[in-house]
Amino acid sequence: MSKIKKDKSTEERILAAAKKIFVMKGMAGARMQDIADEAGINKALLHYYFKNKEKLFEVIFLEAAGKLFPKINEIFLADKPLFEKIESFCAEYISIVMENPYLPLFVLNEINQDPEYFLSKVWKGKNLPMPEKFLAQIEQEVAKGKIKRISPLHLLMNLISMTVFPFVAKPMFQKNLGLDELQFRSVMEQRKKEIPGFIIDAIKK
Amino acid sequence: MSKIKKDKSTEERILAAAKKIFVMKGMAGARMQDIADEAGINKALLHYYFKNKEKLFEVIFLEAAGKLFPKINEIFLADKPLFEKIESFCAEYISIVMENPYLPLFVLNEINQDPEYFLSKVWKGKNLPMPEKFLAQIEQEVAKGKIKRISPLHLLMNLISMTVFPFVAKPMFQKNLGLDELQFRSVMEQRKKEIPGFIIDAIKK
DNA sequence: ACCTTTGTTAACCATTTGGTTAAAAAATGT
DNA sequence: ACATTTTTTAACCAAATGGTTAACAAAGGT
Repeated sequence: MSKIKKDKSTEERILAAAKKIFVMKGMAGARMQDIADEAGINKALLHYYFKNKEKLFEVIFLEAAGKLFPKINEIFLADKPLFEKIESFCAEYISIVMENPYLPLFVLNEINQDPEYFLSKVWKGKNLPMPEKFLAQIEQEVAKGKIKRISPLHLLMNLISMTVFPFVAKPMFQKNLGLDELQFRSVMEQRKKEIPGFIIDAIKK
Repeated sequence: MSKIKKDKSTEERILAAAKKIFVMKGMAGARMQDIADEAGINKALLHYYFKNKEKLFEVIFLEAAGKLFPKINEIFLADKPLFEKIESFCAEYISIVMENPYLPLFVLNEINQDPEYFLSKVWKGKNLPMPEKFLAQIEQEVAKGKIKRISPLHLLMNLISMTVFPFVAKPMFQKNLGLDELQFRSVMEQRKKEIPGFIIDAIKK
């Protein structure tokens, strides 16, 4: 009755190892040998599966970016009331990132170190964010007198900042505020409600 | 009547070059040769002034951290009304960072890659942040009924997130929202007022 | 059984990179 | 002017690192 536990394939092990090492040390700091060791294989085998470091990095980076950006795009395109959008964005985004708390800093840092690479590889024809609709929606709510006169751009920045930044600054916040792993998770869990509540209090009339 | 323009000393040129390269590429990605080239000197001279890469990095990192953390600590210790504190923090912090927009991501990333180093080098007996007073102040305002019942911890996180994150995600926001350098500066200038206004709207009764 | 393809390894290679050496300039003191 | 100290350089070195080679083992097909 126990399921047959198929060993992770070599490729899967490589990808898991590469993700761990790249996210921990960044593209520049990661060593192919470390990745091979982490995967429990020979370095040559690494190159057998992935031509070179760049190619392997690309796979990892694209997968990471693919976890972070679609959700943001969703909030831009969805057809829901503003408050609902804000609530579901916070909850879903925090849930996703909580499983990989170091992804945002990894991705933002690599974007920063080579914005052109990012632009060409991640947004090559694909779903590049279209914030216009979301911004327009906010403006409409303002026009209808449903919420305070607020700049859509700043509201958007506030929302994303409050949701993502605690992960980016995780080690700092933890040291600074004396939170262990469990407490940090708990705080981020609270934020799923806290952030929407905060925003709504700030913009409702 | 024109002031004598003393050439920057070699050491100053090295520090400026090292800052540029380290902030751009990170500790792991920075090359000593690049720093030497940027400073217009020989690589051996670099080692003449700074024993090794680690030591040079330490100087740059500590200077960068020294620009970012004291201001945060100030808000924790200052003896001012809550709303005033929030306003002055946003304005002053944004002013400081606007001159070095890439410092926060640089520092956060290096902290992330070696939290122990950070702890030992930056907060070795020095002014490590003491958020307790600030958190207590918020609680008092709540108790006095001056502001809404809000979690001090989350308020603090919100404040710092909204202030710092736009710099951390600068390239992303710029691409995403189509902001050139000037527009970005202008938006951040607005945020000096926008963030305090947003927070106050959110917590005032 | 035998051949072909796929997976895996140890040893090796070329380049990059942080760091050193020894000697030449430049500055400083007397 | 001369000796001493400080600054700067070209050449060099050893270790690290990404990547390759060639041979070996395993799997799959016939």
